[in-house]
Amino acid sequence: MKVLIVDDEEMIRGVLKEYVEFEGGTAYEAGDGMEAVKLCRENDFDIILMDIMMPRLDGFSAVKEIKKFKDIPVIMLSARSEEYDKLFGFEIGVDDYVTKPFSPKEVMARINAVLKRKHGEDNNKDVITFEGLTIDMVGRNVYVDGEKAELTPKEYEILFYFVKNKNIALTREKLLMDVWGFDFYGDDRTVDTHIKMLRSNLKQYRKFIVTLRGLGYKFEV
Amino acid sequence: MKVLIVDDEEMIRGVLKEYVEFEGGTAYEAGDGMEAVKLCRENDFDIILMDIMMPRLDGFSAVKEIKKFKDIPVIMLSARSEEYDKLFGFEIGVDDYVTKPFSPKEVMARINAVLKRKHGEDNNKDVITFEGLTIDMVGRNVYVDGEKAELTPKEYEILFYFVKNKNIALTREKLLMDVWGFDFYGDDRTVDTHIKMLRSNLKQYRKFIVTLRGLGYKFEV
DNA sequence: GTTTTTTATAAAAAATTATTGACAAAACTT
DNA sequence: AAGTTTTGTCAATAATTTTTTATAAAAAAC
Repeated sequence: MKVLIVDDEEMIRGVLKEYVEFEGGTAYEAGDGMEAVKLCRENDFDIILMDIMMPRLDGFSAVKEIKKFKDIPVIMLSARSEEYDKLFGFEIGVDDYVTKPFSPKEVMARINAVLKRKHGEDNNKDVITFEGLTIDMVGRNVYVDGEKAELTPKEYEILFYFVKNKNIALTREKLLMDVWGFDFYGDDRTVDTHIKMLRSNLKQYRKFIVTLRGLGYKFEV
Repeated sequence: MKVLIVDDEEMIRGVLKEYVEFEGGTAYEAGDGMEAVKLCRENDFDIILMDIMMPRLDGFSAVKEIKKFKDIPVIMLSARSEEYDKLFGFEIGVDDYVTKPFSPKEVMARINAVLKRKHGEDNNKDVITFEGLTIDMVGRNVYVDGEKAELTPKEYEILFYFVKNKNIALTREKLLMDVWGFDFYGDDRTVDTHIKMLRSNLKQYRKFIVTLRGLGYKFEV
């Protein structure tokens, strides 16, 4: 279990790190949001403990940035206990929230709870539904409002890839690399054409596929 | 297909019931969690549609209680769409989640998707029938509309493997690996040829074997 | 407000994939 | 050992999918 601890107070980082390691995990540290984002680009953490008030880049902004390219569970740490912060935090995809002062034990319990939840979620991922769009990756079926959608192989693969990387910005290059394979030497516009077909097959749920101008696409739910 | 619909609003129960019966199922109703638990003790339902906010006993508590003595697939219906609720729902063994307002068609698609997968679990049966196709895995007999079908050994093996993995997308490689064995170094087209023979022997029930272009085959019922 | 860049769409061309039948090889039967 | 059945290979064909290309539309930049 790799935990990234982001806080500008070294003492707090130290205490949390000690507890994480006591439970058999590995702790990584960042002193501010900027550092946290950088570390997340380079590493795959299982969970992030993120303070809110920090120099250079605050916790909320850092989480927002990280969520653009990776889907990692986040627990916010904060001195402020206002309800407003809490809600705002949940809105950007935060999984839990702890207000300072906290007991390290409490934080550990929450880490375990969040991870367990995420894990259980992954295992149940046979059938996923977003509004009226049902995607069965094992049976290779996609339903649009109960009606079966007939997709071509590439369309299935793109959609499944989108779902597995939902809410993450994907460049055409990344899509080509991961869906087509490293040995594809075709045009970038190929992606566009397949996106067009997929959108038309998803009918009204084409809205989930958003165009990121100058970048690529994102499956946003 | 026996479906238990649990919701305190009679109108919602009515609409869902109508759709379930339209698709050939039987719908049972409960107005709150208490009733639902009671009905589950007395009957064997195939799936439960459970509202969350209800008088007397809420949906989550009801599911928790029911899961203590019976393992039935559950789809939650809820007016609240907060992510937190969703996760909490999955933690107690909920199979899917629909937020109100929903279209009944959408709910039916999810019921079908969940049941197909769950149905695959009662694979320990030795004799199984799909419409007019009866497969006796112990006696090594296959009947097409009562008529005994003479299959070759490989054809039996493929069919049995299909049945044991029904509604699951299977690649040719997986079929070769599991039916032929890891030490088979032949052509991919070999699978196609045997599928051809099996299909022709299954007569009209060849429809159960669907081709997944670019992937392989699936036995879909 | 015009130009440039980027994306969407449609249709044609190219490439891929599944189906099928014919046949050879292997494995049983008698 | 010859005959029979089963299994695996291959290639032609048919069907479908993917990619390219051309053009239109939209967004961003100037």
